[in-house]
Amino acid sequence: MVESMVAAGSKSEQAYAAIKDQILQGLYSPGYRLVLSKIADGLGVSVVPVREAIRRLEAEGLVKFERNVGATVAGIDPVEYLYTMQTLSILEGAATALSAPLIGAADVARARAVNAEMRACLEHFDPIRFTQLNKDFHSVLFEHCPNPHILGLVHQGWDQLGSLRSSTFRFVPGRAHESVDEHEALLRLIETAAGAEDIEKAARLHRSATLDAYLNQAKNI
Amino acid sequence: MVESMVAAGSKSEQAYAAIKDQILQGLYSPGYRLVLSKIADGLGVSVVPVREAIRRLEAEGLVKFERNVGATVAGIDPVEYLYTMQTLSILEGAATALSAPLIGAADVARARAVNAEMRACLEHFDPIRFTQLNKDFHSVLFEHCPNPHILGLVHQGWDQLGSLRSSTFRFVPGRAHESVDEHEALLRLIETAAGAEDIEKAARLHRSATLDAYLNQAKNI
DNA sequence: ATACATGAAACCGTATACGATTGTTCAGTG
DNA sequence: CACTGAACAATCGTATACGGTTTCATGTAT
Repeated sequence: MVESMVAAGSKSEQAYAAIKDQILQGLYSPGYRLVLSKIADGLGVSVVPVREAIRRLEAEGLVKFERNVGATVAGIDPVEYLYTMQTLSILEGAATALSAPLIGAADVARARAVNAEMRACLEHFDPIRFTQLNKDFHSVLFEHCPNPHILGLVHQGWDQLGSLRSSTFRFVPGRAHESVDEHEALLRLIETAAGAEDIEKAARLHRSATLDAYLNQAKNI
Repeated sequence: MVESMVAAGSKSEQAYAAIKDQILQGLYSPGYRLVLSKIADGLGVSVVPVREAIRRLEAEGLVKFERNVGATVAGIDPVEYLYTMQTLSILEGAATALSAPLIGAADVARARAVNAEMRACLEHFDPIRFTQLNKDFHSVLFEHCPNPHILGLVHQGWDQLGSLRSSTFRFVPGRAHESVDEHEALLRLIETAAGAEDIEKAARLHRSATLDAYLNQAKNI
């Protein structure tokens, strides 16, 4: 029982957790230069564990690393956005379908409450808050996925998208309305224990539609 | 133009490539203890870059790492096998469907040739060779996938499965026959430019069927 | 004979140090 | 004034060194 009880195991894990946390919180914005020695000083460790942490974050796609140059917080250009959203549509669709049989009435109620907040949010539209709620909503749906590989990949995808503090909805506010409606439809499917195939398709299309909305918007500029 | 022209950039990358290669070739079998200092000596570098390489391989699921104990080549227990196969069924199905429109007649011919070899292989059944051909066949189908994220995940999945030098077919030889037939059906779908949905479903089911065959086999023991 | 304590050996984790690479600034020249 | 090139600063990459943890073997007590 050490007084401070850092609890985190190795220093590289501490560093990993600390940096990841700061990136996900948006304290470092995309493109921010992650200088190893600075981070090491900030955490009170040497650079070696920091390097390991950075490489792990790189593998997760949260950090971009360039040899002999350094690490930067991974932004997300339109092309990457497309790839990530498409991948996520597939994985999250599957995760939601696999998760569906394990979603209880309480979960559905919770999701519905979140969706109600989202609907309320539509009036004085706040893209950041809406995006956060959107994530909360979907988390309820896929979090019970019994396959940890798939679940992990879904989390990874969301984290990568997280660098956009406010998602597509900022650029395509109209999509927000549809999204809320589709959420309710998705909940109905789950409540009525619809077939896995239907749920998967609905969940996937829900996300693809957001992507398409973005692409159309981008095209018209 | 250095005489040796190692070509590989940093030593950690060299180490990464070397270790990965040896694992995929099966020189290290699952459970093999990867001692950092030994590997470092073997490659003529220090342990620091080797650590980085190992951590990268860990992130890819090829190596299991235990704190203060060390790294071992990741085996694959039945549960992991299930997870990996399920994930791969989803991702490879999608990759194949996305790839389909880009698959030319030459590719189809190549795939068909491989499948012919597989069929020939059925007589004097050699599970290892059959498994290798199976990978070759599917590679042709998904390699054109335009989404690098999905493609990367598919590769990763195959690599993880690679520790089983011979796959399910060893345990369920009957599955090999069906598999070859399904391959031909898949090629027909691609040739006739069937809908993406149909191709995806066929590719996914093809893999799920292999998994199911394995599960039934395991149950009956 | 079994269980437990003790010690040593193997190995991992991290700090420090130094060489290597990159990007930048500033003087010199056309 | 624009451009080239060389010195400089910042930062990365890796080797080495040492302290800490785990594991295993040995010996002792019950």
